[in-house]
Amino acid sequence: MAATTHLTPLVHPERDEMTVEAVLRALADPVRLAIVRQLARSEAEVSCGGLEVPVTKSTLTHHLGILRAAGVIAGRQDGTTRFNSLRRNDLDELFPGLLDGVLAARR
Amino acid sequence: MAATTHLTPLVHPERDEMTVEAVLRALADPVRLAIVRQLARSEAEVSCGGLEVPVTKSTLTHHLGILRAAGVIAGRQDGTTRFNSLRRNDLDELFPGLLDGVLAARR
DNA sequence: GTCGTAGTTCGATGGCGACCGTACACGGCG
DNA sequence: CGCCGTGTACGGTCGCCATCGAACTACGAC
Repeated sequence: MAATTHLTPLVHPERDEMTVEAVLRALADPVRLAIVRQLARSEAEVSCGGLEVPVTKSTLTHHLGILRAAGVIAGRQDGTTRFNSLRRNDLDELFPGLLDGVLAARR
Repeated sequence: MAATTHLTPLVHPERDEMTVEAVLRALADPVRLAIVRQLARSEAEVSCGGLEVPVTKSTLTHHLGILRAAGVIAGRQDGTTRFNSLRRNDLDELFPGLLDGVLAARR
């Protein structure tokens, strides 16, 4: 009983639960910004291992959690791999131009 | 000689010295976000004392310094009062849509 | 000159968050 | 079954930053 899978149920905020503050705080870190840029570049989903970041796996998990909690990315579980994607639609709806402005920045 | 005025010469970054990271970090604080919103609302310049923020003067100085160093605001000295304004043009040029997206957020 | 007002600078403190290593839970494959 | 490979959870450390109070400078008015 209780299907012992205590893998976090992977909860994401609804649109109206997202705040610009949380999004800005999520984007205001070089590692997380790199993650967002990679997700934006490759239009498809990217597994955690497919992300190139200069931190260990546990730290990566930490960053992905923050991005997910802010509503910046969505995660989908498939077997043992977790696929991540940008929540472009929701971000553009709530904060039109914000994501594009960030991505437009020269590296 | 040396015109003893050691009031900080109020240096601002040029456009090509501004980074999206610094801007995001500057915006990712509730107090600073409130400052930016107030500057955006009142199209004119606002003195430090005219800003409504829930912190002491010294902390306000600290926040204005960060916003200025990131290139988000400009400061102009006039007597003992310091007038602040949003660098809309520069921000829109470098990160088109970013500022508008932030300001579009529901409070 | 003497206030009062506007804002900065300095030093100290407290809390949050980025980071790591280790241990653990799953799922797939032999 | 045992073993990898993927990723999470936990505990701990360390550094940065938001915050404050107090002392200070600068300007204007009286």
